[in-house]
Formats: sequence, structure tokens, C-alpha cells
Amino acid sequence: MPDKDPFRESRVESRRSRPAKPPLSRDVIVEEALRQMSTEGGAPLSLRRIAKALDTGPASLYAYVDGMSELQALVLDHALAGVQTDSVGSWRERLEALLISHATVLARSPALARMVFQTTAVGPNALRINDAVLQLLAEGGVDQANAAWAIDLLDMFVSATVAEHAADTGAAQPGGPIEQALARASAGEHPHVHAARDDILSGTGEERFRWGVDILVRGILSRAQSQ
Amino acid sequence: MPDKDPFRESRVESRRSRPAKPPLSRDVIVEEALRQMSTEGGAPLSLRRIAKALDTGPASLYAYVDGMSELQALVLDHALAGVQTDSVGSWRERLEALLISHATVLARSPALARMVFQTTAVGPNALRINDAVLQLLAEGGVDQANAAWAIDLLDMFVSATVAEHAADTGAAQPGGPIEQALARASAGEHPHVHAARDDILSGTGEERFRWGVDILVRGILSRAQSQ
DNA sequence: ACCTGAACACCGTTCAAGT
DNA sequence: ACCTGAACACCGTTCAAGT
Repeated sequence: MPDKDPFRESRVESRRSRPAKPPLSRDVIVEEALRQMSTEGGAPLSLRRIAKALDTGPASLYAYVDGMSELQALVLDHALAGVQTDSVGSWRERLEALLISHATVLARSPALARMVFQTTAVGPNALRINDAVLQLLAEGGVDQANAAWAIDLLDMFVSATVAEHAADTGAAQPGGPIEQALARASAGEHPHVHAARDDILSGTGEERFRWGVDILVRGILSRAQSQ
Repeated sequence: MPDKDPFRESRVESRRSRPAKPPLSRDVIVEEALRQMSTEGGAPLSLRRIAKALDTGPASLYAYVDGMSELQALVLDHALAGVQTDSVGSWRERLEALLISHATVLARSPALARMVFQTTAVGPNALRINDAVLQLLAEGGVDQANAAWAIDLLDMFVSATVAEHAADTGAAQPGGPIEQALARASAGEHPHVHAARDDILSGTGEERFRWGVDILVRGILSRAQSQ
């Protein structure tokens, strides 16, 4: 048997020498989670998949993270760091831009969008966003009591929009379940839906989002001014 | 060995004679699902658990239901049958009553509330509810184009309210994560949140729901009248 | 003291094999 | 033809046992 060639390519890869497989940490875990959410198309977050990617067993993650629900909170806040809270224009334009930025960040991955009603956003970035919205509403002349409730309503609108969008795997497309349902609305039994069917399906996502923001802002101003 | 007493209580229970273990059907499955959602506190719907309760293996359900996501759609519509679409008063009062009824039905079980952004409500009851809302908005003088988009916004509001409520396992309680987050909002870094902290936490769920409906209706009317 | 393999108690879905 | 036990490919979480 010939001697082993000492210059042969090593096929065993020491995991120590593998370049920059960094030691486990909260940050590494959260970043891997976000990476998977943006690449793995729509698949739900999984501790086991994260562990595998980081070359450990799932139990090891529990040293750095309390469990799935804490991880979700960390991931959500990390993602919210991308929300732009400063832009230019009137307070109304800046509010709209902020909400669009918020929705855009959440819509970047379906898994993130689905997370939005499972975890309450209470991290530093949620704080930053809410503070900015309160600032803008104050500029718009909305009193503090109404503004304080309004931030929740605006947030619900953003969250519901992205969550709805993430859920429908094409429900709104031509021939999809929504169109089929509308087709089932007869003039006799559901006259109003029947009559409005084209209007119900009209508009792009962004048009409808802007329309929603307009409705909310009008409502908030109207209420604030009546008091 | 003594003879068996022919009058002894039978301990073997023929499943044929067990009273009314009805044959499998879509309806039986959907009803068992709803039963479990209202009793099993907050646990997510599970095909396996339904199958066990109906005395079969999980595979048997697939003869009657396409899979989890079709079951969810059926369950949601079945539940929506409980939404009251007729009440008395002005159109505005009747709209508020309808939305409260809708929210109440969905909030009956956390599992149902969580389902609301996973499945698009397109069954007969969703049709009935949407038709009633369109009718009320028409009464209120809202044009068809705005009303057609408004039904989605109102539905998102109801859904987001119950979904948020279902998610927070007490996030809003005194000492809960929301209060803790607000405590982290310093006067220096987050002045508006800091100043509004009491207002942010104020109000009951129902007060805030009615406030939200008021904002939405004001906004919709304002927009409709401006065109 | 720290870490983790293996186990626990679940999932939804598929399909071969049996009646 | 219909039905389903068992398997497949996953989950999150726990914990005993090892270093």
C-alpha cells in the first residue's frame, strides 16, 4: 500500500478551520433566521433549520434564546431596524412614507409578515417607529389622547395589510378563490356584492394602501377636531 | 370455573352500538373542529386531534376534506354563521353592531382568531356579511367605489383586533411586556411615547374598538363626500 | 459549568396494502 | 372502490449524560 500523499487535498474539514463559522450568539442566530426567511420562500421559521445551518443541534440554541417566541420578537425588531422614520414633505406625506416603509419591510418575506400578529412588537425599533408617528400626528394637530390610540390603529392597518398579502397565495388573482366567491354572489341573494364586484377587485395593492392611509388620517383628524 | 354471568354489565363496548358516533362527513369534522377550538383553550387546530376524537386515523379525514387549509376555510365560514347582520337603529349604529358581532364571534376562541389571516373568508357567510356592510354604507350615502374598498378595510380592522387580542397572552396587563417597553421609553430618547404612555395604555378593549369604528366611519364618509 | 445527543410528544400528508 | 395503519419528513422543547 502506498504511503499517503501528505500533500493531497485534505477531504476532512476541521470545523475549527472552516472560515468564520462564528461561535453561537443571539445575533448570529437572529441573523441566520432573517437570512432564511428572506431566502427560503415563505417557509415558516424553524429552530431546527436554524440549528442545522449553524452546525448544531436544536437544543444548543436554548442557551442564547428562550425559545421560539422570544426568537420571533428578536427577529421582528431586528427587521424593523430597516423602517425609515425620516423623510421630507408635509407631515401627512411623511406619515404616509413611514407607513409604506413599515409595510415594505414586513412584506419582504411572507414568514415575517405572518409573524406580525404572533408577537407583540415591543423592541427598541418599535419604540422608535411609534415615537416618530406620534411626532407626526402632533405636527398634524392631533391631541395626545387620540394620537396615543391612533398609533395602534395605524399599526394594525400596516400589519393586517401585509398579513393578508402573505396569506393569499394568489387568492386575489383572476380565477382565484376571491373572484370565484364574487361570481357566486347572485343579483338576487347578494345584490350589493353583485353590483360592486368590479369595484371590489379594482386597484393595485399600493393604491389601496394609500387609500387606506387616507381614510385613517381623515378619520383621526375629524375626530380630533370635533373635540 | 363459574359460568359467566350473562347479566353482568358488558365491559366491551361495540363501537357500532355506541350512541350516535355518526359516520364521518365534512359536517361532522367541521363541527368537531369548532368544538375543540372552543373547549381546548387556545390550542391550534390539529387534524390528528380531530381524527382521534372521531375515532379514526388522520388519513381518513382526507376523504372528506382536502387538507388543513380547506378545513380552516370551512371552519371559519361555519363560525361566521353566528354573525348577526340585522339589528335596529341608524345605519351607523347597525354597522357598529354588525362589526361588534363579527369581532365577538371570532374572539370566541383564540384558535379561530389566529386563523383569520391564514385563510381568506370567501364562504357564503362572508358573502352575507359583506353584502350587509355594503347595504349599510349605501344607506349612509357612501358611493359604491369607496364602499367596495371600505369593506376590506373594516374587515381588516375586525380581524386585526381579534388577532392582536388572541396573540397577547396578557401582553397588555400591568407588568406585561407592553408596560415594560413603555417604561424603557425615556423622556430624552422617545419623548412622545414617554409623554403619552398613560394614554397609550388607557381604555378598555371595547372602548378602543368603538373608537376605531368611529375613526373608520368618519374617514370613509369624509372621503366619500369629498368626491 | 457548559453543551448537546437523543428522546418526547407532537405535527400534516402520503401511500401501499388490505378489505 | 374505499379506507386506513404505518411511514415519512418534519416540529419545539426537555433533560440526562458527557466533557
